[in-house]
Amino acid sequence: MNFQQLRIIRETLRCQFNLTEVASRLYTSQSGVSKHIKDLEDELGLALFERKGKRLLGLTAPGRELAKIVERMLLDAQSIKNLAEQYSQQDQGTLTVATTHTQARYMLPAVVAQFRLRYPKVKLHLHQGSPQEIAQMLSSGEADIGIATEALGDVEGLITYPFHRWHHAVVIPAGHALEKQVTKLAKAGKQLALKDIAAYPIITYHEGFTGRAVLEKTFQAAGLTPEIVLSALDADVIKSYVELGLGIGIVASLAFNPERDLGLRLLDCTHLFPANLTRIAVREGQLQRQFADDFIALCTSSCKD
Amino acid sequence: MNFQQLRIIRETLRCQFNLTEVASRLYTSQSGVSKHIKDLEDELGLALFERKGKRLLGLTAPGRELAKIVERMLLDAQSIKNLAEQYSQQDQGTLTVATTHTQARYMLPAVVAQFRLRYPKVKLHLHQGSPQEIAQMLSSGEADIGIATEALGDVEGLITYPFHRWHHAVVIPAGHALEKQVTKLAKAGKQLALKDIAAYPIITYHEGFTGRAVLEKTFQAAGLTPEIVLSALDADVIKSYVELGLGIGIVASLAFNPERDLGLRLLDCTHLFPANLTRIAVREGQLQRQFADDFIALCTSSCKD
DNA sequence: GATGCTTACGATACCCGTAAAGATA
DNA sequence: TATCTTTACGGGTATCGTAAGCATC
Repeated sequence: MNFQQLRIIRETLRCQFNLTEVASRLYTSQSGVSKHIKDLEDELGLALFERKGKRLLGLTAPGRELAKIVERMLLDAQSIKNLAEQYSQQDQGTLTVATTHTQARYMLPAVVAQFRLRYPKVKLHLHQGSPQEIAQMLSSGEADIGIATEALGDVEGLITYPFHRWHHAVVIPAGHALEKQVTKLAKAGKQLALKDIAAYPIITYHEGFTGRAVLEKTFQAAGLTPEIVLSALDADVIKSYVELGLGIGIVASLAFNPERDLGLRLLDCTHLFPANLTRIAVREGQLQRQFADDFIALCTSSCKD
Repeated sequence: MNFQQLRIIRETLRCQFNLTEVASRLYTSQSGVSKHIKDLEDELGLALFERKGKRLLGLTAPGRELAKIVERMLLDAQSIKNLAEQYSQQDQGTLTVATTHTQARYMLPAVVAQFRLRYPKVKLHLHQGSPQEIAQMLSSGEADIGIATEALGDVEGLITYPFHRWHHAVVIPAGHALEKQVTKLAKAGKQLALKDIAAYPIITYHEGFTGRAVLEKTFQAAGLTPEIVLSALDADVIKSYVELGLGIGIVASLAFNPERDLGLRLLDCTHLFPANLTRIAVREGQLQRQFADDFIALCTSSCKD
């Protein structure tokens, strides 16, 4: 048994049992991959993969057991490498951050700028995905750090830290009826109500993204069922359709930039929607490299929670 | 990084940094051991061991971190091997059971007899030690199964099952004053009291062994401080000194055999001392071979708890 | 001087990649 | 037929053990 065999086992699962792809991903030959699998099976004296003729179709029962252990061992192996970099004060390497569009676009630039000053040689991989994908990438060790507002909190095997709090806000085209309504309410010392918003067709984030769950709950608690005419992955798309007049948008307030979004107006809604807490997550028990720890510190230092 | 290197790291700690001994224990050459350590340090780019000239003295800070991970990985590697034996239905191998004298001598013979019938080819290693040593052997993977009455319950990383309940009893030489006293009490419908026992010099188990803690607590709760004139590891030694008239013995009642211990008498004390629960333990998360699971099943099946 | 670690070096075994053959869709 | 896996084979590399050199106690 050696590490190359274990890597091949793991990669075989990730590649849905296509050994040719495994070989290319591990920068080696198919024949070697095939032989390694055979050798390991021979050594253990049992079949790890279900086969139909020569094709691999899936794992056998013992193969599934083995896969779990292999994943753990390879993560430990990664920890050892991280350990080495940690102590040898290496200021270079690659840091893979899995996050959502919202964070990547509006929150991380400030952090990344600071990070680059401190670690100019570290390559940053920003990987965008859904919160579920982010959690998955963390668990499998493909990403070092995950950042998202949803889904990370309850995942087994991850530990999270608060990153920042933010609120949803309403975005409307300049001159929209709601704009005048808000001005009128303000003169009377009043604020916008949920039902005022729910009266218009709404454009907001996809389900599972960027605090969408919080929106659902808020409207539901108020007995309202807003018409969501369009949902998108990111605020830029949402704002585009708001500009086209398809409806009013609900986005993270930090996604609005008055200097750029000239044709749009932002209506504050801190009194309507509860705060969202974006969290930063890493794998539990995984030793992080110095610069990864520092990246997290840069994120959390700005959060008061 | 390869497994041989990891094994060498682990063994180096176990051998207190004597590489010659490491080599002999791993059936390889000193030179190879030495080179492996050097190679690993070069690969990681840091020193794992404190050195004074050529002698290894201890671990560096990163070395300690690494050692923890290495232990985990090698236990996982063992799990993989166990997995193979589990599924290939192998009825041979070696099962190392770490236990105390009391269990080995009085409780395990019945279990072992059954086990031998089922797995005649399995070599059984019975390793005697203190409960602390047993826990240590389990944690490090040197033993597969541990059995003891003390100490196992609260150890991190172990899971335990109840094995059997038993009581302490008093052993006295035939014709001892307590024998007549018990007969007299019985006629009056009464039973022996704690203070009756505490009146005599006592011979019992060492601290930390075979329910000794329970004895201490019982006497203390009754405000008694018995004079323990001698403590021993096992009931056989205790009984020997009781026969010599040094005092009365307190042993596990199951250690008394009326057919063999002719010059001795056993006084029942179930009303005086609380029951002791002997537990059987294995490492948490470690996959056990079929026959190890069956050994545990044989033990626990007789326990009603 | 005895024990213990490192370096040098030759033999061996292992791992890898190319190429050809066989199997599957 | 195109894709994929296995087997065969040769070159390279890593590992291992012996032996010699050197440091530590």
